[in-house]
Amino acid sequence: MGSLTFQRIYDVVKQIPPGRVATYGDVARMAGMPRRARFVGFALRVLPEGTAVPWHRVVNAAGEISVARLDPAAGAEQRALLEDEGVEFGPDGRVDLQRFRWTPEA
DNA sequence: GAATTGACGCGGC
DNA sequence: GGCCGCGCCAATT
Repeated sequence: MGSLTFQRIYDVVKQIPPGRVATYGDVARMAGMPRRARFVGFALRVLPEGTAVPWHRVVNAAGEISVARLDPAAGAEQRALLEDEGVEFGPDGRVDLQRFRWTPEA
């Protein structure tokens, strides 16, 4: 891992507490890259298995699981993990961001 | 070293 | 709430 860019994103994701979710844009902003929301997804995509990064707590601004588009199986897994932590999903399979969106506590 | 890509965000309609 | 299109920028090829 020579890219500090990815490491910084992983560090932020690790700070997301259980039962809470954050959007790609928020993670990017917390990592110090306001306009690099897409990069957050890129970083998680190359994320090797077995890493201590709670990638499942990262969803898009619509509160939906974006990974399901590339890997439906991973999408189902992500949702299962979140529900296990107490995160509720709407009828459309979207997370209730108004209640579970996590923001850095000043 | 240039072109392409992408787990996104947001303003407009 | 939903669909359309532009913008952003590092990593990959």
